[in-house]
Amino acid sequence: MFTLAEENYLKAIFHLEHEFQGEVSTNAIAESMETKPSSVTDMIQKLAEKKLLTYKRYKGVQLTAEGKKVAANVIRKHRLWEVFLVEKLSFHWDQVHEIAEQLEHIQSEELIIRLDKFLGSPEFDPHGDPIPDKHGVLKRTEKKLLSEIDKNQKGVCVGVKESSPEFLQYLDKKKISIGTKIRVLGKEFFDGSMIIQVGSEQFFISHKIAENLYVQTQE
Amino acid sequence: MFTLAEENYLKAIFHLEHEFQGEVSTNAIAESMETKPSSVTDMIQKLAEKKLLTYKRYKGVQLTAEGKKVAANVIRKHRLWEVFLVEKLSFHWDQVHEIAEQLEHIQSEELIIRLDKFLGSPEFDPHGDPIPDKHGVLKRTEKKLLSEIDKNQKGVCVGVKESSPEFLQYLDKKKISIGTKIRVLGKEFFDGSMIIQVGSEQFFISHKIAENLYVQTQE
DNA sequence: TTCTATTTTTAGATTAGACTAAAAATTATA
DNA sequence: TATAATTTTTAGTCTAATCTAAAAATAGAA
Ligand SMILES: [Mn+2]
Ligand SMILES: [Mn+2]
Ligand SMILES: [Mn+2]
Ligand SMILES: [Mn+2]
Repeated sequence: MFTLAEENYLKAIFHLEHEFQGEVSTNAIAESMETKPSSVTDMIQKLAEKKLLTYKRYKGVQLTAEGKKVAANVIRKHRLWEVFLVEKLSFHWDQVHEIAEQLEHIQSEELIIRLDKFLGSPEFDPHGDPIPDKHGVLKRTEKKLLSEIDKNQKGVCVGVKESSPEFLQYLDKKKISIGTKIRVLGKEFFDGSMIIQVGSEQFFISHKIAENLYVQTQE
Repeated sequence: MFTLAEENYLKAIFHLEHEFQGEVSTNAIAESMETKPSSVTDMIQKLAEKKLLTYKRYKGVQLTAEGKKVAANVIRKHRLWEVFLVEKLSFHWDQVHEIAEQLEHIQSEELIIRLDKFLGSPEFDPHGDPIPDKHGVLKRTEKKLLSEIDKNQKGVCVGVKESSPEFLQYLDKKKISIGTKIRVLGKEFFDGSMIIQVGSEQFFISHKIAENLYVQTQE
């Protein structure tokens, strides 16, 4: 139906629309896809012709309902495959993203219906990200960045914002994974760094770590 | 490592080398890939430069050891994925080829190691075709086409030569699958048609059917 | 062996997707 | 508001993979 490149653009724009609200700029797309702005202009003009997004020169783009549906479906496939890789093939959560980047483009409705059933219709992927349903609807959950919660509050880790191998391996070393309880013992206003408690351990984390961990506070 | 097109050419040539012995002609490749001879010439010149096959103008091609290894690995992936689709996702054997055509190009050594283990290191795919091992070695089994065996002989169905949905659905209708015992009750020399016994049923099959069914005769 | 039919290759064009360099539009600053 | 900086688009080039049409080589028949 759509080419690999088209699917990747739609997916990137979908993520950017959620990250910032409203229109997405050419440069933002180029940066997130590690490509040149001129290449982006080319592609968004093509996607606009196919009515997958709306585009006015110099004004950025916005996905149409159809564009959102296609993007959400690619993301659904990506995350279901990540669950498969971790749950069935025993991959570690830091190893699955690259492979899912390829698997998300396999074209077969029936395959995804069956894969979803085989996995027990999971709602979240191994990084805590919600899996869109077959209509492309993303369940929004209540979650905050660890960096947003205050001293003496606690939360349960429910996801990661960044999911690079480097970051995930850091979390492993610190024994933090989805479901881990975290208490903020101290917070430095100057640089946003924190002292946190994880299990019986207490240690320092930088702002960069805290702003990439999602937690749910239970109050 | 290699592009999708390169992998498909290598796979097609590998199959053709087994079907006919020796060099493979440009036209044979073009026909099997449903493309034009001029496109084939282009690609085989590229593959020759990469030392995946040897090529002399007008003389056809032959895979190098490296070319064979790459091709066998693609076939290994194709067949392992077919086993996955049938054994784990309950697809029917006539539905898996198209999807495996896509999955065979996913690049990840580790994925195939784990998939193989997950499936219990199967030796044959759902159509009875042998799965090359990790070094690209294809186990050759003793098998004949049903059309080659004589009246009153019997055999066990161990594979299909053609695996189009149409043919596989025909076999289903006749209750023939891998492992089914077949006895040849009569054979017409004029057109190669046969009367065969399958279970308690006796029926007529054309030569076209008989020359696409592999059997093992146990004597 | 000479001519003809077939096979294969070359030449040139096309499309998708990327790039660089330069032009145009927008935004920020003085 | 005029000028400078930044963002975005256009113009033109490149590569992979395909095609058509025509030329060249080989194989088959007379
Ligand atoms: Mn991922
Ligand atoms: Mn994920
Ligand atoms: Mn197949
Ligand atoms: Mn098969």
